[in-house]
Amino acid sequence: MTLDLNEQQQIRRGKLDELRAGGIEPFPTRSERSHTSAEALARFEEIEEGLEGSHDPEQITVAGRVQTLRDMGRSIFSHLEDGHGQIQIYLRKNGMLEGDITWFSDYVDRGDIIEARGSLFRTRTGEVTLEVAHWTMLSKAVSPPPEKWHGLSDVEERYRRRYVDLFSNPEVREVFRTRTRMISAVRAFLDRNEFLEVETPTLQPLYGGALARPFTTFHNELEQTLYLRIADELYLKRLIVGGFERVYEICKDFRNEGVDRNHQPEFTMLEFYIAYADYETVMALVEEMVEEVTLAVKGTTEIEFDGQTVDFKTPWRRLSLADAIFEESGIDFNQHRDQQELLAKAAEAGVKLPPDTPWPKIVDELMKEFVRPKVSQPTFLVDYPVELSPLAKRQAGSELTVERFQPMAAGIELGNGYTELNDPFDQYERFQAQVAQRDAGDDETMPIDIDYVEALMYGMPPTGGFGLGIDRLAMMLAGQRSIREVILFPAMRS
RNA sequence: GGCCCGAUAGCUCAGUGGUAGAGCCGCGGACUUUUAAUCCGUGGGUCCUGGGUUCGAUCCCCAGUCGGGCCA
Repeated sequence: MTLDLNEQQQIRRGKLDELRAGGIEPFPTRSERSHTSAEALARFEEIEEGLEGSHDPEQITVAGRVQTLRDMGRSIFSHLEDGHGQIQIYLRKNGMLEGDITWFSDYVDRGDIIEARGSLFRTRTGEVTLEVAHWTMLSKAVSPPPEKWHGLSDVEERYRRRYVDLFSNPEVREVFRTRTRMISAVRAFLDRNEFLEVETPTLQPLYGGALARPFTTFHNELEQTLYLRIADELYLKRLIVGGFERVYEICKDFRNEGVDRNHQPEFTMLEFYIAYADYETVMALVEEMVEEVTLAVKGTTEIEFDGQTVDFKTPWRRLSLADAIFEESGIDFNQHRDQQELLAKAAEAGVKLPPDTPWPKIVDELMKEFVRPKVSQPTFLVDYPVELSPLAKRQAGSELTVERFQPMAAGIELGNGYTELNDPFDQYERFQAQVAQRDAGDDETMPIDIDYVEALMYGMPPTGGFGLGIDRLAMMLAGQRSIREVILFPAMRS
């Protein structure tokens, strides 16, 4: 690889070389910054009254990226941007130390990172500004930044050069601040509710806990195939067997599947488990958590997403999957337990599926087709067919339905939770049913995890659990319709 | 996997079967309180890649690459 510089880069490179030739290091080791932009502005607001229109008697040093440059020959205005905001600086030929003004106009470009020492004052137009006595180059930018008012807008370039996207598009920085505040609020909620945050394996000898294709890798010394986790569920429940009553983990999961605006191969999941609890307890906690997190991040429980106003205020609606599908499509899947029969019903309702589509998958498709797009306000869809949920416990007295829920809002699935299956023999049979489904052509099934069944044989208390798509919730709270907009470096073909 | 859309200067975008356009940007100049500073002059291109049609293709056709959207 060679570094080919375009015309503008060559000119900046030339300035860099000239600075060095003049004895000025364009990438010095350290900065002498005394104030962030925000601190400088706050300082001036504080002392302004006593100044009676004159300059701050003390000199301070600010630093940042040159965002604007208004060169008027004997005076120059510029805005420096740091991680806390912006501050305007003002250079006046008479006010400068000897030689500095020449250096500035000749060698400073937009995008350079510089620091400036001087005194604060308020300009005629009312902006708090640093009048510069001396400035220093901190890092010469060889590549010019994007246009100043459109920023970088080409989405491909924005994702591939996220650093440029971030420094030139303030609203993008805000999206990721929102995401981080959201995760902090989730942690605060769980920590306060006495959950133990834990770490379980990313590299797993057997994948499980979800229906998805895994990434496969190989450990040379162990001489064994390992999988990147598609979920951490089975490990967290082993910890419940181990005696922890409330555990959670926020981690990356990996699924070797399609990429679209709701899916990325690498995404962030929250899972938590509560011993001596069932899915009712969990739902109550989930709605409380999301309400609190939204309030913490947005200052209100209402958000705008995809043209809808969604209010996360508790309590959320509960709606059984069977009722929801029946209401929207007229199909009662419990009356059509036969695969071909349900397939025909689906076709009648306008949903064409391959003839070998497994029965549980047809139910899932009916939900996605008829129910999900209609769910605007936060809703728990509850009580799923057992075939869709091999790790969930049956409802008392029911052979067909498990205690499972999915929270949805604005047509998006936010997560998945259930009363955990703790009968080792039932669990073993469910795993076997998965194998049978795989043999029948379903390519999204779980392998048998005997070690997990053995863990259950030591006894797991009644437990409720939940998994939340962190990226999905971040999308909603940041008002972004694509998951790529809430992942700093989304997967891209190279 | 199928269909549709896009790719032109560092950035944001126009445009055309016959020497490639604007604004920002850069460079040179004027300007000592500007806010997308202003004014004068000027520079910058593998028009995504490879084939084809044509006297001539950035443009039309075919294939591909990357990105986006819709569908499965």
